[in-house]
Amino acid sequence: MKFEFDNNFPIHTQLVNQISYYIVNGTLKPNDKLPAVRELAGIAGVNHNTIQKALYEVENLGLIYTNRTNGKFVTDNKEVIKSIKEKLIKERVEWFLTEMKYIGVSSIKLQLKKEESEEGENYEYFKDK
Amino acid sequence: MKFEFDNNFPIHTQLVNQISYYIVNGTLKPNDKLPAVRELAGIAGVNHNTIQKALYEVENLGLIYTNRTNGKFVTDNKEVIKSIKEKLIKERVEWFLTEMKYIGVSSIKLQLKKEESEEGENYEYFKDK
Amino acid sequence: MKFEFDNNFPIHTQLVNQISYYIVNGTLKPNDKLPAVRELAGIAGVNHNTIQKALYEVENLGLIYTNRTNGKFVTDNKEVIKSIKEKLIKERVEWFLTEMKYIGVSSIKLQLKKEESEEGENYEYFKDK
Amino acid sequence: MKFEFDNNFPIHTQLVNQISYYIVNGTLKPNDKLPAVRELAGIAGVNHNTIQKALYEVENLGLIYTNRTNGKFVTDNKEVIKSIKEKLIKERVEWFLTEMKYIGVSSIKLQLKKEESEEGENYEYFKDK
DNA sequence: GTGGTCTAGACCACT
DNA sequence: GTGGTCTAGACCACG
Repeated sequence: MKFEFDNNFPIHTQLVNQISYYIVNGTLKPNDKLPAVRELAGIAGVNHNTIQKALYEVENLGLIYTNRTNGKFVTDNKEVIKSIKEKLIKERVEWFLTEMKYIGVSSIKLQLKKEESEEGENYEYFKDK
Repeated sequence: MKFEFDNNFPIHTQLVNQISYYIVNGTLKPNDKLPAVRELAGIAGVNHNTIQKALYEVENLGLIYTNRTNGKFVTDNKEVIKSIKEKLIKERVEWFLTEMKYIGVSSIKLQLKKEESEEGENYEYFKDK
Repeated sequence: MKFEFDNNFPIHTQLVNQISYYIVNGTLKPNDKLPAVRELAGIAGVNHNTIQKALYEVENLGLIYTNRTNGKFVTDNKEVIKSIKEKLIKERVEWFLTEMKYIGVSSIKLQLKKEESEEGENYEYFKDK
Repeated sequence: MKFEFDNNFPIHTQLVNQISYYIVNGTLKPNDKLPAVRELAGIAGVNHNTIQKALYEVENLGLIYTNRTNGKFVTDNKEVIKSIKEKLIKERVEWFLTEMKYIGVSSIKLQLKKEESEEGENYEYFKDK
């Protein structure tokens, strides 16, 4: 588990994304215990309050839950994980297509294929002038 | 000409992008005169200092030049416009592919085709596990 | 006997309340023996220290007493039980009316009627602008 | 505008409630500018970060919005304000009725009447054994 | 002057 | 040792 930051954006936002990625891509599995807040702070090289803020938002998303005094855990609700994964993908795909349209790329073929192990169809986007 | 903002990010950055888009997608053509700073401020509904700052950055990119007494104009250097367009596309494509990888989308086929009217090859990306 | 917790508040406080409720509402009657601490811990799914601490507070309230070798029992002092019940009700009614006032509900009629089996008057609250 | 705190609960939670109350009860009206974060901190006698955290949550509720560098304002969406008001009332009414049930108050008549100036029916609760 | 972010460090509650 | 809260103080971006 490691984190990389781009200094142009708030660190806590990037933490929210990167932690979410670890969950939706399966690196962190349902009911896995997250490292302690202060340990994560050490790993990421940031203050524990910054981690706290990020995890608070991840919890609001529904990806993790807090067990008072025991730690924080990945939700065991796979539906939530799946739907957040779709949401993350959708947001980024739409952002990308919108930017491309603005820049003046008129024809885009985009096909995403999910992990073989997962059920469900592929995403397919085709945009022509 | 109009602008849309996401209140969560610096407005001047969004302005730089959106003005650049108008130039690389051909809405503003080489040697076109840009609206006066205060007019742009009105259109965008922001402080004229913010416009000023954004235009300064766009000028640094090489997309516009200032004619002290007459206003600001789109560069007539088509090579610069083209290379900035490529750069904008490249940045966004790379950002997009990186994010998808993190999220756990293993297979992506992406094909971009430029405006018919332009010379130059198409972009093609293919990433598989 | 069962317990439900809201993970956002101290569990031991919630335990004090819920155990008190079982006594004032008659589920646990005077001189009834409480389940052993470790048994309660099992039922509630919490650490036995947490139960211990909660019972200590309930004992301070006067609702239970400890018979060192035999366990903990509900007090047989019905006056104490009654007065604690009144106190619990009063606190909650006042909290409720205060909140409603802040929210801007100007007129509240509230009438509480005790269990038929109990002696004593009813509570009645009437608050108008 | 003033704030009162009960030391048994997190200050920022109480701030969220009290600020929400000021909005739903009409003390702060749609599009009113809130005092600056650091000014509020002074009024409430707490650190500006604590205010920040509270306002962030109030914003998530939809009651206020942030205008970058200009300040924070009450939403002009009266529907949101109204629905949050209902939500706040509902939560508190339900909490109250639940507590009363646990305590063993079998019969409760509760009637809330909204501000005369507002349209809409009254709330009425009647719970009997 | 406005909000936003981050750090360092402290203290508390709970188990 | 876990998370949660709060303070003090600093620095930044924006307009």
